[in-house]
Amino acid sequence: MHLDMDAFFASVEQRANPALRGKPIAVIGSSGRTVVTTASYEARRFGVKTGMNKFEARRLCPDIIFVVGDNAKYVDASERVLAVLERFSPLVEPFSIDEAFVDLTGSTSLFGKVSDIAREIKRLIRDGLGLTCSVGLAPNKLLAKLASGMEKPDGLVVIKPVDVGRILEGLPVNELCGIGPATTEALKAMGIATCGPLGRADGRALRARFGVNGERLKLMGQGVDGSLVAGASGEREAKSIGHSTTLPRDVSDLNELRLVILKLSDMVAARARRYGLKGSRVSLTVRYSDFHTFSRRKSLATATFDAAIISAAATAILGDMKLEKPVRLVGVTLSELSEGGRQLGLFDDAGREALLFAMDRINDRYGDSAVTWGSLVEPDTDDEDNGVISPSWRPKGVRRVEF
DNA sequence: TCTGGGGTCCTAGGACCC
DNA sequence: TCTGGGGTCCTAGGACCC
Repeated sequence: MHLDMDAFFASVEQRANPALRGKPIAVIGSSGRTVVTTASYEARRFGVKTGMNKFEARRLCPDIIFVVGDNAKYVDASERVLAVLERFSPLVEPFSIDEAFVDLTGSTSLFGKVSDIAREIKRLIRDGLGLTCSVGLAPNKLLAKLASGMEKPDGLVVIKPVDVGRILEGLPVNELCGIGPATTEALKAMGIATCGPLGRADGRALRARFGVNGERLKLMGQGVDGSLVAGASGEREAKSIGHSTTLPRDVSDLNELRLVILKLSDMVAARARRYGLKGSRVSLTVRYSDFHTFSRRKSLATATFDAAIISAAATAILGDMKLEKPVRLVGVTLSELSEGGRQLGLFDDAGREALLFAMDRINDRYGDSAVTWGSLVEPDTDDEDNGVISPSWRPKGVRRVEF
């Protein structure tokens, strides 16, 4: 089963505030250059879509109501949804904050037919949370994901093995999860636009063009997918921790960029400590005013969760770059993660780490910037950091993040 | 007042080692 | 008398997902 919440953030806001119900609304971030994170179905009717900027959304739908997103509300709702799913199977794999796969293979002896289970889950979510969702049931994840999107909102679609061929034959390839714009174009150049022909395509030709992925593409065209629902036993470790921000205005001044990098590094480091992880690779991402985006990475001799070290590495990368245009976005990512915990390695500085954890405790208790780095305490850099969480953020599955 | 933010996975090429 | 063949590690960048 694949379950996908309907217009999740927007629906949560409409549930929380009756004045928004039945109205075209869009959940956005707080910064000036924000975009629509989720539009309610009322707004979608006007053509408002995720990723659109406010002006475009307003142009399409003059009566649209913008709501600045509230992460805590979505995290709470997401955890409640997952709790419902976990009543029916131990194998629940969060795919994003508003989607999950559930393996119901072993659930039928306890709970009956899968379609009945799906209906019960939808009922529990509706009654318990006041939210609707769309559910797909199928022999594998690829098809379940496809099915959940076929009758949105409030849908329940079953794809039986016998129907797979008929459903896929004329289906555009980009409807499958995993085939995006670039692959769609490349397939089109080979004369393949729909799944039927993809499933019958020459395996060698696909392999020549797409490498090992070519084999998978052919199988996808046939509706074959052997991947398993990860579930609790296969809980995945986080691979990277990153933050990025689009600046309120484009910036060329290096000192200004260094401050932003320190702030981002601080957020990254704090999160790493909370997860009990250290990372030994630092990446800096830069987006120019013309949207050209690139990144540079640097490996560290030892893994760290210290904002000062992460920031120093990212700043060194910045120093090596020859910036050609004003900068629109900067991002800092920590990867090559390993268990860091509070156990000290041979070369770790115990005093320093105690200080960092003490800062965390103070900030946990008194608010996020109760103690911070001196260079960040300037009148023009204390802006709130309350951008809307990404729908891809995982409440579980990777590791828990508290807000 | 055009175009967010957080991720994963894969590939390709160069450095380096034996 | 042109210049092997493995392997690993590292970096850059792209495709894709929500």
